[in-house]
Amino acid sequence: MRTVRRRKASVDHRTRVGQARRARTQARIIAAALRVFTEHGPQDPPVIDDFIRAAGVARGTFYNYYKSVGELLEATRKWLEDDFIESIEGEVASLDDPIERLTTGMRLWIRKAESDPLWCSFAAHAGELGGLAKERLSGDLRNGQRAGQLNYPSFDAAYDLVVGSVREGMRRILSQRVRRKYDLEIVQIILQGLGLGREAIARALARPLPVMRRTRQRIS
Amino acid sequence: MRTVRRRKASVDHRTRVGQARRARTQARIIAAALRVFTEHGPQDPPVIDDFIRAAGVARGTFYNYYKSVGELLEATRKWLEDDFIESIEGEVASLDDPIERLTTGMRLWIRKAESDPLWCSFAAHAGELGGLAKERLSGDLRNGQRAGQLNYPSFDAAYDLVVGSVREGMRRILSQRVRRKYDLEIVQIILQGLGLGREAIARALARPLPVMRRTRQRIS
Amino acid sequence: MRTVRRRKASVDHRTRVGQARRARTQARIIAAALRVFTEHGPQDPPVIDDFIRAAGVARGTFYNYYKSVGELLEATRKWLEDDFIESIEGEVASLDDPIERLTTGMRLWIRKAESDPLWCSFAAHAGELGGLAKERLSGDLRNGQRAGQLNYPSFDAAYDLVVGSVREGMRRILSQRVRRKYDLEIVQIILQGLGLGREAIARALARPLPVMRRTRQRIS
Amino acid sequence: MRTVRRRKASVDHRTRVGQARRARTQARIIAAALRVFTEHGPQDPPVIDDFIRAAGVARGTFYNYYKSVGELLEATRKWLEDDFIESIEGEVASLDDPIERLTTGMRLWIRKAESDPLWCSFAAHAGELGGLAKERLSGDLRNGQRAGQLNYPSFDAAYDLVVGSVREGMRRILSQRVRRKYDLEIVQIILQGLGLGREAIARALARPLPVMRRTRQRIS
DNA sequence: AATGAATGAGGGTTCATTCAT
DNA sequence: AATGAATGAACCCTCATTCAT
Repeated sequence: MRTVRRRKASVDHRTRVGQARRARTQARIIAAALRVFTEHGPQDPPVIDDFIRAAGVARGTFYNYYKSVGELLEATRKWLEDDFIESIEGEVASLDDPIERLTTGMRLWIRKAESDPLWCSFAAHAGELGGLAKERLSGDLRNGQRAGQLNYPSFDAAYDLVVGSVREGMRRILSQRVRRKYDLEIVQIILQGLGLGREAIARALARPLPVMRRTRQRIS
Repeated sequence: MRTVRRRKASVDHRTRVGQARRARTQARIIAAALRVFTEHGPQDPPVIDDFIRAAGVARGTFYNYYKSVGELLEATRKWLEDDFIESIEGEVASLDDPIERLTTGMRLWIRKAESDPLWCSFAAHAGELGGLAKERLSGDLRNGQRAGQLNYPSFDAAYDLVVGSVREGMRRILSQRVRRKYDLEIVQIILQGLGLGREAIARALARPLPVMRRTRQRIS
Repeated sequence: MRTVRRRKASVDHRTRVGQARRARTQARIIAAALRVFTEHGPQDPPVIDDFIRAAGVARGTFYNYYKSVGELLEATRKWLEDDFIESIEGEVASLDDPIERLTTGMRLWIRKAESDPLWCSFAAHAGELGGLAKERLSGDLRNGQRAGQLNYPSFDAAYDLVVGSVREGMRRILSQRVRRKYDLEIVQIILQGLGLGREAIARALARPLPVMRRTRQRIS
Repeated sequence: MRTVRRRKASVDHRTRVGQARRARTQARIIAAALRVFTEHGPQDPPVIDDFIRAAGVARGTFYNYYKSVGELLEATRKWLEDDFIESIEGEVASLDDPIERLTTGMRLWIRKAESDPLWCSFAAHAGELGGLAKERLSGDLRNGQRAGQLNYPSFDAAYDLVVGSVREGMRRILSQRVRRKYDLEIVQIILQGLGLGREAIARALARPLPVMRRTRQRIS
């Protein structure tokens, strides 16, 4: 009886230790990947060797976690997105007015891009908007239209205007320093495009922006 | 004397024949490159072998013209851009009013993207707007503002709104069929964003679009 | 505690096994390189493919050890030189008289060239004399002159006479069988050139040559 | 009759013109080859493209004259050797005494090497001594021995001593500037090696060296 | 779970050679 | 005889992937 119990405990312990180790190794790889991806332009894509050297693990270890660079890229992207969404959720969730939500969301997004070049580079090159963000943006656009605040010719055009302008803004941020009020300017022009009235725009932009807590402390 | 003359003539002839052959080969390579680039996504970049097989030339011949895939890509892009600019120049050059110029240019651009997926794919993935297009767009934006027709918070924001929205439109076109009036919608929302008055927008969009002559017959 | 100890032991074991394997592979490559270099004249230089086929390793494996044929050549040369120097060291180190040292060294060198064509081919084509050999030769020449035994117009001329004549001797050995006493003849004429007296030459040549133990058993 | 004669004359004329042209083209290629070979180390061997660019002829033209770089190298070597031999022939041919001939020949050779680095580089890397030079050297060595002036243990050893020491001297000249009297020193030590008496050596070295006329004007 | 030596397919590049004009 | 575009064999090198320990 005692033997069994001991063995069981020891198995549990081994399992727990193994899982912890696994998590730690994975975190090291992702953290290294963040650095590596930053240091490589699109014309000079990183190779697996770069990751294992940066993470200090063996070749084989890499394959225990990811099958390819693409998979690691995806994991890294997801990690970054989750990280950001998590941190913005709290601020926006409490707001009801779609205009307020839109304004706050876009400004935080641009600010994030300005303050975190690595994040910006990832987000700017993503193929499509992540699921959650797309959902929220769509909802806000439709609600704004329904409430008579917004006025645009078609949903697709409105969506493309918002996503395209913000993405172009991120490209600009990647290639040059932008002036301090750039976030306000780009948001203002987008709101104009969406057909929001002049005074409503002024009111929306006058609202102070909540400060975001710092993120990405877990792994660096 | 006759000998000399004959020799000279023969040399000229050789030169002319050689140049013609050279031009033909280059055209074949570019034409093949257009096809090859279309058939490859960004995750599956074409290799030199693809081009020489498509063009039906030898490995070494490729290197007689281009040093790398990148160089060929650049040449192809330039060829396409030149081709389009050439064909649109005539229509837009005759217009004075910046609003008219903007509207016509953007609609032709979107239409081109709709009718020529290959062209769209190239233009959508280009790093930056080509020199000529950038110049014209900037001029029109500034003139429109100066004439009191447009009203935007900053030049950069306006530029990003136009380029970003159109680019996003091209992405959409690449991934799905768009409804017939999409060009009007996206242009309308952009004009709203630039602060053009409601009636001026209506007038601009009512103007009929000049038909463009077909292009790219030289090499395909 | 036991787990830790076991893991550590296993890590050590892995390391040891890996290093042993590495050493073995490297030895195989060098051994193969010796054969390959012999079979190729300077007009028909070997390519990497020759080495990997001879060594029975994969293309990539070669690059894990050497970046180019030149690097491998250097490594092979060094290996051979070290091997020879090691084996001759014992015999010459015990001698004090510079004339004896010179005579013994040169005769052993020529004998080695006669008995080991591969070695001869490497040594004959080396750009310059290896560091150690150069050092010893220079010392002996200067000491002989200082002691009044040798008499030559300049150190450079003496050095060139020795190195040049021996090298030419190696070329001859490579291209034809030489008669048995060739080592004595070439050494005699060199000593004459260095200005050593007739009787001293006779005495030096009369001394029996120590037998050298066989070498290069490690890798072939 | 007249017609025939005229035609014949014209054929002759064409033939003559053709031959002259051929000779001119060949001279251009060799002249260019000299330059090209100089500019390339042994680790970076020249390719046919280098020659045709330097000579300003077409690819095909090269093949009308030489089948490979090796053949061109041989032709160039021969041209240089002929050039030198031609220029030294006059001086040495008039001498009867083998010691004088040897001394003069070797000194002129070393001087040539010092004053013409390109020539030196070719001669130093030649596989074997050219036919004519070998013949003369052999004759002089044998005659000197027969006349009781020289005293060496074997012909082969003597030959190797001379050729090897001079070759080593050329290597030294290629890699560093040598002092002014180097030609005298190397010749002195060689004569010592060949067993020539002290005073005879002094006499031989005291003789003034004939000045050589400049060469290689035809093609550069 | 971690290691890292070995692998070899896959792609890049050069350059001697041919041949129609 | 001269031209030079086209050719493709022969090399070079990288790097994702496997696997015994």
